[in-house]
Amino acid sequence: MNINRAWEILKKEGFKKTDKREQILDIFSQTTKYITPRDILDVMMAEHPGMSYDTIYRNLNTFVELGILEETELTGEKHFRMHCETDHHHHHFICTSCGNIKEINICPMELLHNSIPGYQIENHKFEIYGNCPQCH
Amino acid sequence: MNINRAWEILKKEGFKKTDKREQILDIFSQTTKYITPRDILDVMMAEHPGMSYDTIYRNLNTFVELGILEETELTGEKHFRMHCETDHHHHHFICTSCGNIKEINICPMELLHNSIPGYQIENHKFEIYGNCPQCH
DNA sequence: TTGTAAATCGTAATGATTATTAATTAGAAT
DNA sequence: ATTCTAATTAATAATCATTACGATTTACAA
Repeated sequence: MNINRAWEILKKEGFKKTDKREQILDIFSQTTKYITPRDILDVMMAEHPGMSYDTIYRNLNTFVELGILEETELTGEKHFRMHCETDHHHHHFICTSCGNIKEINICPMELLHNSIPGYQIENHKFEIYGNCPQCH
Repeated sequence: MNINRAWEILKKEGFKKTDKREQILDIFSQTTKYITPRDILDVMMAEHPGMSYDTIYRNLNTFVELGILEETELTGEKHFRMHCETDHHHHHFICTSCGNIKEINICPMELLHNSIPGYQIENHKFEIYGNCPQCH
């Protein structure tokens, strides 16, 4: 997902173009890592000392709802990253050292679907953690 | 995991037998669901009105470290259940209505191991959410 | 340019979890 | 059985992430 696409979505849904949103999207466009609301606050505080947590959380939640960002929980904290542009379903390897992710194009659900009849599957989580080639 | 086995482990590791631990283990032995620290507090408050949150969290963490309980994060909250007795590696279907779990004996990691060379896999999470046959 | 709903700020509230200290208790030693 | 000691607990309070709120500001459409 690039910034232009994100603004297309926001505009279509009637959200306004604010400098805070611009900066948040800018931060996400410059990294492939999962980052925390606090990470974002730290960066934004440099330019806007009176930055509010509320603004960050509110926008992150909006972005997730609109499919602009992806969200996951790592060690009890919310982490966010740009939603992958690839349209095919996939999962992530997440490096616990540097936070970088790698797409995994294997989804175990295909195997699974027929093995638990009577169970209504709504969603699933498949994440692999460890160290990427750069981190060991 | 049954209560006797849990006490074996606790004794072996030098932990004392207290009525609070007994009651916590008792609660877990009576359900197959993932439950929260608050769930436990509510039950225990009935018998011990001066029950402390600290006692629950401390013991839950101890139990997880000793392999007596399993832990997962559901919607931003910690949930616990008895550690499965089956010695083979497996995953869980978790019913988002009643909290019951079903063991899934398919692990996608076998497929995956060779597909991301250079990546050092430390652990993984594979959970399926939805409604069990009783809940739809 | 103006009106208005949306967005933000500043701060406070909430909720989950962890920490602290004094009092209590389990289990070993006497 | 009694005493001793370290483990455990109770009763807070502190911390951390997240959400909520009222007042002010701002984007943008008319």
